Amino acid sequence: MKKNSVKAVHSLVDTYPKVPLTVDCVIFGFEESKLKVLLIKSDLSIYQGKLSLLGDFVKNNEDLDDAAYRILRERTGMTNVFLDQVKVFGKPDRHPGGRVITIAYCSLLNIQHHSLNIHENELDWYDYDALEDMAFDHKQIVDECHSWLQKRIQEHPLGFNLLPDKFSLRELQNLYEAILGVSLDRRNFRKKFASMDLLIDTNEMEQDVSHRPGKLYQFNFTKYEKKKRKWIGIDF
Amino acid sequence: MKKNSVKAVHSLVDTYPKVPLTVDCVIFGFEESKLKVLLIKSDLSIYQGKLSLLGDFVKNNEDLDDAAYRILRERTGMTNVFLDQVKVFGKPDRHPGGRVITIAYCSLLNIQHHSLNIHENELDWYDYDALEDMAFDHKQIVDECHSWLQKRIQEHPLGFNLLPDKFSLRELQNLYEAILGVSLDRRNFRKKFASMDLLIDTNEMEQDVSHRPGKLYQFNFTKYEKKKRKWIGIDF
DNA sequence: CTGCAATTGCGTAGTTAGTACACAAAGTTA
DNA sequence: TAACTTTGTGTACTAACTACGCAATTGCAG
Repeated sequence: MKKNSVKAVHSLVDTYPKVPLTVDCVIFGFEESKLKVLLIKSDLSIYQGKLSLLGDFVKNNEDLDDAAYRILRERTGMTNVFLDQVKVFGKPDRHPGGRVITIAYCSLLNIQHHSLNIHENELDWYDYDALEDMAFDHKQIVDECHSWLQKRIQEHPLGFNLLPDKFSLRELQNLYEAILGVSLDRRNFRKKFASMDLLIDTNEMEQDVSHRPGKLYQFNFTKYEKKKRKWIGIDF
Repeated sequence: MKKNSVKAVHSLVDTYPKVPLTVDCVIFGFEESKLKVLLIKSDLSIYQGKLSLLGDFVKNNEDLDDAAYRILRERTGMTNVFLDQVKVFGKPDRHPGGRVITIAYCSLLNIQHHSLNIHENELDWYDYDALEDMAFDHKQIVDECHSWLQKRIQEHPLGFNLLPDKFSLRELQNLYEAILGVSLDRRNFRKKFASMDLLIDTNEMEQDVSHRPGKLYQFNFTKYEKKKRKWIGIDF
């Protein structure tokens, strides 16, 4: 096979099929003990009334991660957020307008930190458990991101990104139960987090609860970052 | 925002930037106690002498997974193989011929089962540990797939796909040590696999070794599939 | 055919992580 | 002040992982 010059490579690349590329963001939040996803109503008439992920085309010279952060920023104003590439979806018929490849990114954010511009296509938080029949293959994408999240949250204490700054152990447990879809033993759950040693006792108590109030904690992000480096060293 | 008809969606999609899309296959093998990767010499003169992954453009109406299997089949003849999507790489300047997005797929295969057509661009197995300075961003892709493999092999006993049908526990341990880059306690390693109960004792012994020969085992694939279903139930 | 080198095969004790489970104290509400 | 809800805590059992040493088998060199 002959070697190709840069110019020849350019023209070679030009002859290959090209496809439009999008990024879709699956943004999980947590409120009222329920796992939520940030969605809009679809633009497309054939998907009238159906829910759709926040997505957009990737620009010509835009890095993929940058595109995901841009979309998140444009829609929510949020900038300091984890955002992870989860999977590519590329079935030839997944988009009614022709072939479009999409890259799913997943993110967790604290609902309290963000006020949404609700007027844009009914952008809002929707219960994950109640989702059905979304536009495109978006239900499948959300489900794959949910599985990814279930796995992820057992390896890293990512849940804190979904909670308010100060939270009770009850809220933390509710979050884990909502994401994992199981119920957990309260004493063992508390013991486990106590042994991780990543919570700071604020010496404050819950307010406005109609029962014995619990202590409020904060997540020790700096300690977590240190531990994470160790874990990665041991190939986590 | 107005709703769009299907026709309007088509023309909308048509206005968005398009990019060529490739699949690159990172195919790991194992031989002589070393982890190997299947690579070719790059076609491109600017990458003269450098190693490159097996890759190709995705066809117009080809599913992404199908493209990966096609490439693997075309290059190695192999069909019954695990093949997993690992990650998308899309930096705007990663390809000298212009923007090209690539999807990395990872696969493990048994070197003994395949004879290679060595003449095509020096297609061959190369030591993973000795790799450096590959074409494009392929070194980064291989490294990400290697991390993926390290993680994966601790969750599922995938290693068997890299070994001959019959293997000694020593070979199995060498494989794990090569992939994980650590040394393991021989007794604990054996105990662990014994407790998994996935090995079949063939009652044969190693031949041609210059020391006490070990027993040869086979992997119990059907039992593994059953177990896997259970694990998945418990959300593994 | 003997001794050396390499490697197999095996078991126990200690530690750590996870699970199951019950009761008293704090606050709210009627 | 009684009933209700929820917090906060400890122990015993089990499962998984770690560290570690010795006798037996084979090939090979002298």
